[in-house]
Amino acid sequence: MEPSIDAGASTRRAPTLHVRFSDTDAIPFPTRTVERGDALYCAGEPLRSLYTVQSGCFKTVATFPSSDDDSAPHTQVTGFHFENETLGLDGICTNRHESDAVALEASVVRIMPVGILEPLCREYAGMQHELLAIMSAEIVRASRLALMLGTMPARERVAAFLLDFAERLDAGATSSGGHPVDLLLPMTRADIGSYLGLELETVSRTLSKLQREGAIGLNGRQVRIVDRAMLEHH
Amino acid sequence: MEPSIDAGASTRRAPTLHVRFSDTDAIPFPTRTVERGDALYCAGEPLRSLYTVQSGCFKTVATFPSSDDDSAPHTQVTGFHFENETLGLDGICTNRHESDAVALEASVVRIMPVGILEPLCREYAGMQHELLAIMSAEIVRASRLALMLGTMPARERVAAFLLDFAERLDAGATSSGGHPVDLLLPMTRADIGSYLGLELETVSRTLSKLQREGAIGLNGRQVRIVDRAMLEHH
DNA sequence: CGGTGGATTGATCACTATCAAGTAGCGTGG
DNA sequence: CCACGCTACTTGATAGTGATCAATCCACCG
Repeated sequence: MEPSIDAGASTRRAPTLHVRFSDTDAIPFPTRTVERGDALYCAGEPLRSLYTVQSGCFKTVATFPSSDDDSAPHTQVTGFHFENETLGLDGICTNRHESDAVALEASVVRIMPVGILEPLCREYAGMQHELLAIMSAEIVRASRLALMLGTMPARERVAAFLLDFAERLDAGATSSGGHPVDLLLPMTRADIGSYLGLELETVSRTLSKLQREGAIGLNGRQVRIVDRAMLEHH
Repeated sequence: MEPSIDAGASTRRAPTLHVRFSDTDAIPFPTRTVERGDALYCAGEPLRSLYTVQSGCFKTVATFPSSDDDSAPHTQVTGFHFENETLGLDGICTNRHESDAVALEASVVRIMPVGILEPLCREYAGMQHELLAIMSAEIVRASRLALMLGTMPARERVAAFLLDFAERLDAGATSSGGHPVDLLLPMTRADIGSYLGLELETVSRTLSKLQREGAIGLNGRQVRIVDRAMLEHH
């Protein structure tokens, strides 16, 4: 009954947490393909299902009506979601999606209808606990994003973003030892900036500076992490 | 089985959502009193229970190790929690509390051990759904905080904070019509600033400016919302 | 009655937004 | 095949917002 005590040891290090859902692997949920740039769902739509990314990558975009009615509403990328991460959790409270989910590349998701998921969780304690844990991790992830936006300067935000990204893709490979890690960012500078609360020019400038200092290699969306310590400290 | 469709209509307006848990009212969970300034729990402690505020007010404080080892770690108030709101949800994923919860005034909480709560939710569909909804609302709340920190200037952040605060206390009274609303802020300017990603001087300056413009009345921690429209727009 | 923590206000500075220009990659269509 | 237009990215110059440093005031309390 008691969940394993050390469950958090490996997940607490990252600036943002993964959100995974392994127990449902055995269940033959249907899948859906989403083309690059298309929305998996949009804010305001009734919540029918949760989705787990099987392949590809999504961004979730939150919109908030501007205090000034006539001007553009506030909008921000609130997360990037890769393989095995679960989407749609923010919609359970209102029974409607609270954000848009847009594919950054051609992607496939597993569809888990909420009407099926909840009874399943009532039957299987492990699955219930895992769903709760996933939602809790999403709370922590969002809180850490807020912390980042509230306390860190641009350079640290970009560095943290790169490290988090590397760590999430790394999951399984050499997590820390191997020095050079190559990333291929699926999102634009504007997406990164929106996520980090920065303008795209600031993101670009900061990346260039990190390159000049030798912390990373940079070629458009290809990023090589050369000196991890340089990103972590200083 | 299907939760009510319009559940979100009334909760989607606010910059931050309440987190309540009504189904457990009937169950005689024990309570605990926490003095002003004392911690209900601290980050890293094993998660034993969730807590619902019965009276009083808490702040939750998240800490993140600074990228620079020798300098102070990043720390931020990630939420304020009033009556009927639930604390500790961020700890489920790691089985340890991810933040500190500190009482802003003498407070009483209801203690709900997780080892009891999860089986209960497996038995009662309504309770399970409500727990999921509460956690989902917390995700939305944290995401909106991130959105606020990422996109809004100081003035809007402070205005949104005041409006949210008023709305949460108002719950039940005249929600929108009544013009003058009096608030007594339980937290310091530093707390507000930490929550909003601003320095305490900026919070103070912004409040003073809102007073000069006639949007609010101000006397230390007493705030009177004079012109709600002025806070909402412009 | 001094002391302490909280709040206000002022002066200055740094960081990042903004505006602007120019480059590079890429798919489309002449 | 190349010209075109589009989007993404980079880099520079300038301005603005909020941080920082500092002084003062105030209320509460031992």
